[in-house]
Amino acid sequence: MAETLDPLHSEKDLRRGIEAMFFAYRGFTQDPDRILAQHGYGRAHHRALHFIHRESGLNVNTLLSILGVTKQSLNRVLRTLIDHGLVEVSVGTEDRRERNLALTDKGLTLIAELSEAQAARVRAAYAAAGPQAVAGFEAVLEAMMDSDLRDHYGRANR
Amino acid sequence: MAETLDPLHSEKDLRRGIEAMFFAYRGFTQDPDRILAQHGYGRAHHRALHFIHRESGLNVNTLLSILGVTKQSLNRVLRTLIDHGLVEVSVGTEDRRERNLALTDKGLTLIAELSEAQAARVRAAYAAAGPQAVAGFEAVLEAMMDSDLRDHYGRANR
DNA sequence: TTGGAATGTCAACAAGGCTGACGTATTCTG
DNA sequence: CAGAATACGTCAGCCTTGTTGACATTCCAA
Repeated sequence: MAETLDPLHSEKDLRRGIEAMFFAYRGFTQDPDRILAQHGYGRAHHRALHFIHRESGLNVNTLLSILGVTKQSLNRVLRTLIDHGLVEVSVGTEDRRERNLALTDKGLTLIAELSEAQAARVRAAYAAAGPQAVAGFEAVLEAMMDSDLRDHYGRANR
Repeated sequence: MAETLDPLHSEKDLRRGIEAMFFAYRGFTQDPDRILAQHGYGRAHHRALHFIHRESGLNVNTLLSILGVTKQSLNRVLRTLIDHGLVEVSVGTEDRRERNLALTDKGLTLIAELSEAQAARVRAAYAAAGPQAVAGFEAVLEAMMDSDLRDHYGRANR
C-alpha cells in the first residue's frame, strides 16, 4: 500500500510543505472572506453554512463536532444566521431534544455565492496542476488530518 | 506544460478539496498550538518566529508583507517576543531606519520545538501518501496561492 | 532642507475563540 | 415513576488577534 522504501524528507522539504500550507490557506480563504465582509459575516458563518448545506438537517451536536468549537461559540454564529433568516431550525423527529438545522432559500443563495468563489480558485489550481497532482494533494491532506476529523471528511460526500 | 485536455472537476470533487483543506489545516496547526499554549503564546507568535528564523535579519516591512497583517497587529506580537528575549532587534546597517529581526538562542529553542512538532505530522503524512503525492500536493498548493504570496513562498528556501 | 519612507506606539473596537455556570426540555434507565 | 443523563440555549467574562485612525521619530534622498 504505502511505499516500502520511503525516502527521508529533508528539513527543507518539510519547511516548504509547511509554508505551502500557510500561504495556500491564505489564498484559499481570501475570496469568500471578501464576500462575507460585504454581508457583515465572518469565516465562522461560512463554515457553519457550508456544513449545514452539505448535510441538511444535521443536529447541533454533530455540527459542533465537525467544527471543533464550543457550543457557546457556535451559538453566537448560529443565532445571527437564524435571526437573519439564513438557517432554519426544527425539532428533531426521533429525539425531540435535538434541533435540526437547514438552510433557507436565502441561506442557499449566500452559500452558493461563497462556494462558487472558493471553488473557482480550487478549480483553477486543479487545472493548473493536473489530475495526478490533485490525487496527491488529496492523499497528503487526508493523511494530515486527525483521525477524528477524517471521519467527517468524506461524510455526505458519497 | 499543463494538461492540454483538463478534465472538468465536478462540484463534488471541488467540495472534497475544500473540505480537505479545512480539516487538514486543523490537524496542521494542532500540535504547535498545544505547545504554544503551554508557553502562553498564540499562532501569531509562531508565524513571526518561523519567518524570522527562515530569513534571519529581515526587516519589519518584509515580515509585514509576508504575514499580511497590519503593523499594529504585528507590533503587539513582536513586542512580547522581544520583551521575552526570543527575538533581538538591531538597527539596519544600510538604512538605519530599518530594524533587523533575528532569533536569540531562546527563540531558536522554541521555534525548534514548534517546527519539530509540525514537521513530524507533515513527515508522517508525506510518508503515508508517498513521494509522487507530495509533488502533487505542492503543485496544487502553489497554484492556490495568490501571486504576491507566491513570491514569498520558496524565498530563502533555495 | 524638506518630503516621504520606515518604524513605533497609543487608543479603541470587533470577531471569534475559550471557561464556567445555570436553566429547561426531553429521554433514558434503574 | 423518580432521578440521571442528554441536547440545547444563554449569561457573563476573558483572551488573542485582527482592524482603523492618529501621531511621533528617525533617516534617506532629491
